[in-house]
Amino acid sequence: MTEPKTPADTATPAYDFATAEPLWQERWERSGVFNVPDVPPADRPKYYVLEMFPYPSGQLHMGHVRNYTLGDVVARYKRAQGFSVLHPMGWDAFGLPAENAARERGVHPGKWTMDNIAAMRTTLRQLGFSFNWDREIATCEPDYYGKQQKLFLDMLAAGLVERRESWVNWDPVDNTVLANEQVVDGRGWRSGALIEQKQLSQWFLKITKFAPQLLDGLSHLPRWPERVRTMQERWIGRSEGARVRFGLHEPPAGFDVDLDSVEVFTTRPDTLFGMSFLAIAADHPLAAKVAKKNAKAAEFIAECHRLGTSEEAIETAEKRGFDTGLRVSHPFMPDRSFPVWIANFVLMDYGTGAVFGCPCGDQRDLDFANKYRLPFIPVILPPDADPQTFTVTDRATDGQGTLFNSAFLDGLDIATAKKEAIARLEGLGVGRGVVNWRLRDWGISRQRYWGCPIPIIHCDSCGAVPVPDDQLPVVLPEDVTFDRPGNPLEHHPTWKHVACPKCQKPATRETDTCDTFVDSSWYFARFTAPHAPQPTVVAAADGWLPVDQYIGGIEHAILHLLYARFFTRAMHETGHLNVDEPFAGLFTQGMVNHESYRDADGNWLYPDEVERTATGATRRDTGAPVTVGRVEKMSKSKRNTVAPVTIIERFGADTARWFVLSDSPPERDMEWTESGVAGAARFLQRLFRVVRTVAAGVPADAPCPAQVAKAADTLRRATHRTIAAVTEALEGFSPNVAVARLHELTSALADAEKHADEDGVAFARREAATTLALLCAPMVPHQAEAMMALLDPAGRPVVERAWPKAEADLLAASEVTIAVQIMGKLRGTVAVAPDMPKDDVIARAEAEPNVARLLEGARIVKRIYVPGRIVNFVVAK
RNA sequence: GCGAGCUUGGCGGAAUGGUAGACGCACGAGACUUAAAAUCUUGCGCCCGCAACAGGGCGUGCGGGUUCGAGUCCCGCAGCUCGCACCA
Repeated sequence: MTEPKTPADTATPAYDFATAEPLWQERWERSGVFNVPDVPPADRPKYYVLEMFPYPSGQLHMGHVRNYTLGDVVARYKRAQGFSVLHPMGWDAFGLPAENAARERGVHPGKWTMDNIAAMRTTLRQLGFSFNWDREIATCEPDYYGKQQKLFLDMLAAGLVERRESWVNWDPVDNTVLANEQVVDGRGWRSGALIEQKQLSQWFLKITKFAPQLLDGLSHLPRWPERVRTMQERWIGRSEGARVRFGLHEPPAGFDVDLDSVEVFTTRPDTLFGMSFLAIAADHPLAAKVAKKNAKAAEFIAECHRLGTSEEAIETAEKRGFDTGLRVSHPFMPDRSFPVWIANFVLMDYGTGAVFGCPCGDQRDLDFANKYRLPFIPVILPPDADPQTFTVTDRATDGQGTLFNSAFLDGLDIATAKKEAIARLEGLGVGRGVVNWRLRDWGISRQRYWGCPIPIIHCDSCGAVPVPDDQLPVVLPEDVTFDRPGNPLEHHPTWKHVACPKCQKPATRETDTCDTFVDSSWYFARFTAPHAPQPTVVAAADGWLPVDQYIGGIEHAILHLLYARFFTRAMHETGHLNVDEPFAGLFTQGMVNHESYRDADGNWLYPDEVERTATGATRRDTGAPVTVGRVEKMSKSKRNTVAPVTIIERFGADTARWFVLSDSPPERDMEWTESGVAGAARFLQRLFRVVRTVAAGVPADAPCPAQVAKAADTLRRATHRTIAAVTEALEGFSPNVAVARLHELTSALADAEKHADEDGVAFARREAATTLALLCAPMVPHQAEAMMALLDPAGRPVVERAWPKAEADLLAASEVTIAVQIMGKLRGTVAVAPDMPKDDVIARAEAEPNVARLLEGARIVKRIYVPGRIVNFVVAK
């Protein structure tokens, strides 16, 4: 077997990470230095750092390493700054993969999950993260999900939960409900069966009740990325318009329609006079009534349903419709009537599920009208268009214009016409101005075993009865089987059969469990008092929340973050805490990418199997050529993954941490490269050697004389400028810049060795070495401790030391280089003392040989001096 | 279609309107070594120029503008990436 040659195993390393890392991890753990009380201490400011907790898939991946390293840098830095830091970790432990494992391999979801957690916890501990491990929670534990059941019941009592019928994707082979992403091209991802839309009774959390607050709250989250706020804003989707009722004419013979009107939502009530038709969704109640008597309508609706689930179909589907034969009258023109169509482009989920078609102002309506040859007239006249000749053929009018062909709206601009139309509608009692929201209530019912049971008992006499508090938690049964399709809870012989809490008659438990997004909607609050008998302890939750810095992937920009924001408000309303926004600061980190490799037969190869050469790559075992593919997200299918455990074994945790922080800014994607890791390991060894040289060769009590040699002064200034620069970089979430500055100070310290015997250099070297240990500690905490232990064997560990402070009078360089420009072009530089008066600097600049040469014979009309930076001469020709 | 972001050497990237390319990777040269690894020194945007030392021109996707001075600010364009998308 050919092991790759690495610096760590081919040379005797100065620093033995394999021994040092476990040692320091154990010391930190034993001293409990990262533990904080449930209620934050009053003597220090609090800081809550949280990284999105992982799904326990079994193996920690590099994305996790990057995420948790970033969080750990913040946590350790803030601790050193004197904050009381809450930095917990847990497991998002419910979910489908565990059930899939059960079906495929016969292992119980609980055992599979707990084994995975154990494996991943080991890796997390090896990485040396400063977690308060006493607070670890797993959402699949009854202690957690039981509290979640309590929250559910409190929300039910507060009117924030509702049970109602809803459409779901139904897999008729697996007998189960599928999430949208499990439906591929209209078929179940597992069974391949054609998916049906089916109505089921489902539990809903009424997130729409908070739609205005969830929208307004976004403007008070300045420390969130702009794009996440924008995405949420659009998801919530506030729009102003009107609801308009269209009276339904007497249906032709044979119809069974007991409705007298159809309500429509529109943002363009101003264009009512341009109406051409009325269109309803395939799921609209009126459509169902029509279908009862009309087989062709029923066929059309069924077709719409089949297309409904495939995204591709939606994208490419042309506008299609079915004329019901019904007609409605126009609110402003009672003598005119318009046809009612069922149209595939009208969504039941949005507005009222019905629209009025105005072809001149809406492209979809225009396409539809043209296809079915429905007549219409234009009502919006673009600026500069002639009302006599203006027509709309295949391009709808968007943007500005004035109303025409519109009776009392003629001549008005669009905004005024909207107001006027709404006023008239309200006057006639056939419509009103409304605010419509895109946001839908959150259906949380899942027909699954491995989730939090919804704590409800269904009784024939009493209906849906909440499980009483003293019977919580409703615990999942252990003895379940996955040998047939459907929900194991449903099949369990005894679990669901209970007495009704109200009337004691035989009743059945709700067998649906919660969407796993519920579990992650409040874990940040549970972390503040993870062992409390209630879901939260208000003093703890209020004391620690909001999370000061939340860190995770952009993929959760909408759902998770919106649900958590909703849950926080709902918990506020039910008395579990007193804050509204869970996350004051949000940081979304980029992905970890890697080159991908394929052999001649097109098989993907792991990076370990590949040897990079100057020209390309070859197989490590056979030497056969390898095609180097794109740099893309690490994924098992492309085999372009690097396992954190392997890196920890070969290079140590600190090298892995250092590398994911170097080079790329954290919000961007980074490329994992073998040479980059080696470079990181190389630097850390060098850093250690440089510091060790100081620890071994420079007396610890070296004095700082009043007069020091230039080398000492230079090094001291470098040290203090580095303190300022690293502090600024970490405050600004730029660990890559902090890394660069630490490289520089390390080089400066190594250079100073040449001047070891000069006045004050010993002191300056000690100071620089100690500072390096402190500044690198958030990034490479183990090595920082090891270096500090050499420098100050009797002193306290780094985790108990404060962040260094830069001395103001050492921040400026002792000598500054001034760029000298003529007309903005660089022509030379001069070195001056930073406090040299302006006129002297300019005189020096003018005397610089090359500058003087070029200024000869020219008339200087202006001399600009930016202190410490540049001199610029403006000359006349 | 709508929205957001990005575009700087061979590569990742740095840069309060003030010396563009810090720092790293890769690569080249040298020292040490029997040799290699490791380590150390050193070079490295492109072009012209010079024996050498100097110098000079062009350069941050493209085109304009503001300014003594623009990677940075403004206007327009292109390309790439991501998100949303029949939302009435």
